[in-house]
Amino acid sequence: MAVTMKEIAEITGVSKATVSKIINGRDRYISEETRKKVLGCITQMGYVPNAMARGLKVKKTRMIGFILPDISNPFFPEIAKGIEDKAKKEGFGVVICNTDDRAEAEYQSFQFLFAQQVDGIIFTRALRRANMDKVFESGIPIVVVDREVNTKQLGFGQIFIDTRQGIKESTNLLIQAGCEKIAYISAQYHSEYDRYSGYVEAMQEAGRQVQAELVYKNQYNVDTGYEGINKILETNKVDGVVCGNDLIAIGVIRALSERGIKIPDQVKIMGFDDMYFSQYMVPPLSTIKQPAYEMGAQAAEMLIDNILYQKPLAKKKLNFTICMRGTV
Amino acid sequence: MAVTMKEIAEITGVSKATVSKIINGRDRYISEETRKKVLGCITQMGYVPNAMARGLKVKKTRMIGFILPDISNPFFPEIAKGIEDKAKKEGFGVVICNTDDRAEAEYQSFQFLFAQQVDGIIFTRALRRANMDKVFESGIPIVVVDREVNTKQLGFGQIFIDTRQGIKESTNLLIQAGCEKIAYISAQYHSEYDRYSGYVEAMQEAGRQVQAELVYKNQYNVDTGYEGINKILETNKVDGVVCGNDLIAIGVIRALSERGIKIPDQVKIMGFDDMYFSQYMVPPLSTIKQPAYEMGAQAAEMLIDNILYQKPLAKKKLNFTICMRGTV
DNA sequence: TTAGTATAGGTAATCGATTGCCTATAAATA
DNA sequence: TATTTATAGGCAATCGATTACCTATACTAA
Repeated sequence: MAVTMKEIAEITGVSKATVSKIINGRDRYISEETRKKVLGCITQMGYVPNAMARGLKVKKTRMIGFILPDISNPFFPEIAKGIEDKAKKEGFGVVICNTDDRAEAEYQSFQFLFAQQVDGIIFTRALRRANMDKVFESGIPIVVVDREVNTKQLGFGQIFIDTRQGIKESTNLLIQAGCEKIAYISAQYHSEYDRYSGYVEAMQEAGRQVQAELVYKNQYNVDTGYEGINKILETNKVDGVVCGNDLIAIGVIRALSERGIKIPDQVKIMGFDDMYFSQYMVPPLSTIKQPAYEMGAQAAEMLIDNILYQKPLAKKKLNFTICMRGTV
Repeated sequence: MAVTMKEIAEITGVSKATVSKIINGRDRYISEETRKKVLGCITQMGYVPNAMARGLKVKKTRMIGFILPDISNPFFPEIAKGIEDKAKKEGFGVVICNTDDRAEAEYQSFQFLFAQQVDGIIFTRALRRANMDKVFESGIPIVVVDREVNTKQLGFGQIFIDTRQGIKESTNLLIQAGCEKIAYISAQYHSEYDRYSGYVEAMQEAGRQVQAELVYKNQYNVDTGYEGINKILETNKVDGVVCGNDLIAIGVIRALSERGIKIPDQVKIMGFDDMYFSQYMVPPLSTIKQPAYEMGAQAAEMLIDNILYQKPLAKKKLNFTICMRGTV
């Protein structure tokens, strides 16, 4: 169906080799005349080289994969944008795989990306250690974004922020603001561990006790915030809420406003991530900003530098920022 | 680097053909013994068939492309999710290309997807007619999502809602709610035309005049809403705002709340799209809901049915829903 | 006994682009 | 004039999987 290199060669009366050389800029020994003729034919026929055939031969596809847990959580598209922008600049395409936070889908995504022979993979939210080792053995460069992975396994890169410290400061901010009963609402994934320990540490260092009934964990979405705070308020009073991400905070704000509870006067709220419209919430959300776009961009840069120039993959820590706005 | 079919064949002492047949289920004339042996070797070696080699030979890649204008607008990830879910069910992968609403990037995305030999493409936000024709000539099945494309060109599918009617009803709702001075804030893309005419029609049918100084168009994002309403309020008073999408509405709400203007008492606001957390805004946003997930799912279904069973691509109109919440 | 057929699996061409190596001419140098 | 060398471009193997077609054996039916 599509035009092939062979056809271009036949029409212009040269060999496939010549066409290939022209396309790939190995045209040192190609006359200007043939070059023009071939290039003209290519645009005229709308010829686009078959990336599969090329990939098969040169074993480089100029594609990188990005595995994310939930594309409807705006934090991840922001990372994706960072990745895409960087990738596009280097002539790489990005294949995005959504896993819905299911380990099985994560595994399938890897299989799929391997099959597609992507040159590298960026992924967020780690599998359990066991599965990860298997994946890292594949030899394909991998950069993990969004959390520190504790594994001896080397040979993969990391872009992360200290989420434990982030949540710790978030909690401290609430403590300093005078909150007495501070709830914690978040998700329950593997990646949650760091966050929760930040909360626990902050509480303990302030001499507070962590009360199980003030903790609710489900998923990183709005519903969790909404359900969580309602559940907690059934049996408890709170005057501060540490949220595992901004979506949860939105749910909390919604539930509180339905109950006529004033924010931040009666209850103070800290989010996490800083989705780009969190600042536009009413009241604007106080949160810990993860530099999502930057994380994506740096991950892509590290990965592509490794693919193209064998620069080693590294561990790179980016800083979070505290954004105090209207909810604390 | 990666294990190949040839290696599997050598290890198990059969031919490549046999391995291939087993993988693809053409194992009618394969003994249970060999089948087990080969399958065992495959899992043990972690063999994943090279999708490029297969794609090159069978001219089917089981990949579809999705071109979207702005991945950080939550409306599109929602569509993407609908596409992905459907696609995954049928064993298709999805390549997402973000264009930042730049026509050039849109064109490049098509080129890229052609090169990748995707089996079909779903895209939102149309190029100008001229460029589209070129693309449709490629022979690859295409489904356009999100707006009606007026072109004689056949052979591509459409999933759309009547955005003109949607905005018209949105405007009428404001008129019925007693608004006298109704502003319109939206984007200025090609795809905007329908929306704006909905506003104009509603105004005219109600005997109102469209005042240019109450109209602001820039982009479908929060900033546009924020800037737009502030600009308008410099010289005018308004008591109703029709927004081109929910992000714009969020920006408007923010700006108004900064000015201490009460919503909906002093100004009423209608959004458009219904992003999944719009209902959680404070006050919850009244909006016209586009069934984003459903649009994605149906687009993918139509496309895959065409790819797999040559079912013709059709024009399909989905219905919007009016969601009256707290801003009108 | 022999032709026919079901079973099991192998051979080799093919998909489209790349690339090391070869040929042929022209120009430069000895 | 003879020999390099630069220029221009072609040949054919190759990447990994698929598949039409072929071979060989075992079993059936006539």
